[in-house]
Amino acid sequence: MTTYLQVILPLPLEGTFTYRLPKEMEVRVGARVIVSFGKKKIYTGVVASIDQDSQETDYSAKPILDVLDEDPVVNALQLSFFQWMASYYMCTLGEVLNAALPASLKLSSQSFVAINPEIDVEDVDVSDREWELLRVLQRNDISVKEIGEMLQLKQPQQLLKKLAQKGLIDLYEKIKDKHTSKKIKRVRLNSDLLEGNQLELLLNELESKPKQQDVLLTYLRDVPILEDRSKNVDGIAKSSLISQDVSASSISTLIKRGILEAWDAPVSRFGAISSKDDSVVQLSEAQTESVRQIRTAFGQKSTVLLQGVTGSGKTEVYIELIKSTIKAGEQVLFLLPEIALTTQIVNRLQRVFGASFGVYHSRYSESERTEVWHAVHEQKINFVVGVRSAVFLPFSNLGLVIVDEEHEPSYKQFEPAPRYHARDGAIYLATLHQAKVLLGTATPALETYKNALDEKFGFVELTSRYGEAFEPSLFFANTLKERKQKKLKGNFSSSLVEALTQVLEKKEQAIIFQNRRGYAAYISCDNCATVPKCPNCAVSLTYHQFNNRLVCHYCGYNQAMYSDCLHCGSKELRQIGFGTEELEEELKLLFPAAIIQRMDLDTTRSKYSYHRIIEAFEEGDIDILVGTQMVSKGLDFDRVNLVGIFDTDRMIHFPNFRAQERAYQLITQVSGRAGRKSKEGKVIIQTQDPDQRLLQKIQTRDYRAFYQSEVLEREHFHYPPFSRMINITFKHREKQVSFQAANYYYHEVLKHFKGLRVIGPVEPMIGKIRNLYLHEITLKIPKGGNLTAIKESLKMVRKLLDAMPAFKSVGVVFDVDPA
DNA sequence: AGCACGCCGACT
DNA sequence: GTCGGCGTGCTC
Repeated sequence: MTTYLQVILPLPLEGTFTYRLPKEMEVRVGARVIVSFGKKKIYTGVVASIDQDSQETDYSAKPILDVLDEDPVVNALQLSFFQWMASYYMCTLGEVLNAALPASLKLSSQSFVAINPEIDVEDVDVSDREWELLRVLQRNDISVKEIGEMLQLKQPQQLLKKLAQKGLIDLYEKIKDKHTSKKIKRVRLNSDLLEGNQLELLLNELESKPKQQDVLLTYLRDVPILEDRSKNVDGIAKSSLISQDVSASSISTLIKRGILEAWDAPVSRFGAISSKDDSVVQLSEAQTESVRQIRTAFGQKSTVLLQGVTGSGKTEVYIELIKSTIKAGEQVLFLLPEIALTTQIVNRLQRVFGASFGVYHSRYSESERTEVWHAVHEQKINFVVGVRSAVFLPFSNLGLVIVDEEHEPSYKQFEPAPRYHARDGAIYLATLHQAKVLLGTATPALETYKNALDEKFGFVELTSRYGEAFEPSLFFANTLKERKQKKLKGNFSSSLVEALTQVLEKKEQAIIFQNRRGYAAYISCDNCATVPKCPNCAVSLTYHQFNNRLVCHYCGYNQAMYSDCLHCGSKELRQIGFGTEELEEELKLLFPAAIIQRMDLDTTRSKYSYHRIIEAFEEGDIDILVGTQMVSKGLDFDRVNLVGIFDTDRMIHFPNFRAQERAYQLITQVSGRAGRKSKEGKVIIQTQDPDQRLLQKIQTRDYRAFYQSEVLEREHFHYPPFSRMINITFKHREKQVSFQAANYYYHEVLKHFKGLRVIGPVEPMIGKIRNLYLHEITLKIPKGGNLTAIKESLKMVRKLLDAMPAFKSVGVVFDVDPA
């Protein structure tokens, strides 16, 4: 009688792996186990199922090495969720697991090298390089990976193997260290002093040492051990003992003398579950009505769309629903897009919910994420605010999921697999929990809006702006005309310059928006037109002024900027296209007295830089904020009365079927930053063609009109929401092979599904990334088509491809519901 | 993914 | 010859 476990490993491998449970061990489904995999590697896996005496197999199951959790970290609902995601998004369970678990929960081994201490380095017969390596190893052990980098070797394995055979070094596997919880120094009275009249004697003795006496008296005041001796056990945080009268050094003296004891106590970052002040939120009539309508809609529909114009106060509506869900004893997940806008909303929620909720965000450290995971698992917190990966948290009793800014493209993960959409994932997750989903946005995704109109989702509108908020007026600046009339100042239209001047005079603030997507500044030689390209990818290099380097945005390759053209030696190098950096420069020239700050990926790399910029802007220390998408949402600033929008046409004509939708959403969102507290709010949209239909609809804020025309296009061209799309990308070192593989696949798919719309193979806009040539085909699957069957066949065809000698090494990537 | 094996060109 | 690169197959 043997017990076998099906174990999911966090690797891009199909299926689960069977291990044997040693007699002396016990394990439950969902617990993590440590297993050996392959020749040497050690991984953390999660038990997917347990069966007694499984069938004979052609391999012998290895025993698991250890059980990490008595209490499973992954619950049954999560396992179903993972399964669903793997099958829906056509990836492996392992890839889902890998995305789901915070790094600290999936310890894996790293190969390390140690020197044999017995040998004399001076006295061995090895090559110079090996000798070098041994010298370094004398100091400390190094990981195999580091050795590869150090020696500039792509695979250091052989070299190391040889050295190991000679007995000079030892190879071993080391498990990366685990999560450490945040520690805090606490102090307490040495318990001996609690006996008899010791304390009295001590106080007398300290009469002559007032500083030390102060420490003790403060301690006795803050920790009333005289009334309750047991209070001494927990002591007090050292930091809260320090005050005007008590210095850190006098505390240290008492510690040295053995009067106080110090120790490191783990702290939880979460406070007690409590609603701080229920009275704070005063809902407007419209908001109260929305809450009522949402609750009614939840009676019939599990998903409800809340369309509220920017500034209508959706957050208050959310808060009301969160409160009642928590009160009912259920958990709440509040999803936000990946952008850093979290700060303002988190602050807002903190004012209402105190520290009783968790924040799950990529900017938070690994240990913070792990703590949220554990806290949710132990039900210490029942409310989490997080980005897309928060859908993986171990909820057991979800009552409500809120997806704020539901239309945001950053909810879709692109690299690596699983290429999932958090909104859609959340909707599935909610059905597992029989929970409700509220999708909130001013500009719904077309799919969502259609679902609402088709009554698959409930639909609630919140039309009036909240409180004293106003809507800004939108104006267009015709850059084509101005360019001809030579009225453009750099990239700025005269009306925008004028409006900026006025804003600065009135000591108000402005936001300049430049969507850099797909349009990065590059360098071109004025003499020979040479443009520096990435050696690995089919893209031009982008110039970054702050470090004076040319950077590839696809693979990270970078090189120093040069002053003479590499081709002809000319010094006439020109920057083509403009990003935020260039706009910032131009603004500085146009308005030398103004304080201008840029906010984009480059200026918000570090953890708090985003926060600092926002704070400075809030305080009025910045006059003009220039930024990318980052400035487009969630920021509520009272004194912003002008928003300038660049690159409008590029957004609209971007070659993607969602370009119009994105442009509508983005321009509307950015516009919403202007004039929240005054009638004067103004938005200036720079465009070459102010008469475009889309712009007219944006100007009149007629989402429905936009929807109605857009939806016709989508239907006509068989795009979502009228069909499901699956994108398949083929990668190979050789362009021909990549193309032929795509072509073969294309024909195979057509054989299986006659009449299915398959487009391709086409070379994507960026045809080469990291030295791999790309080709893609796109499937359009009509509504009602058997998705599961099609996906199965697609995987089958992939196996066919893999079996062809010519296409063995072609990479295949599936992207379901591509953005 | 990470590793071992086996094959190949290009160097002391 | 052998070092180091790369393709291929395998991992319970």
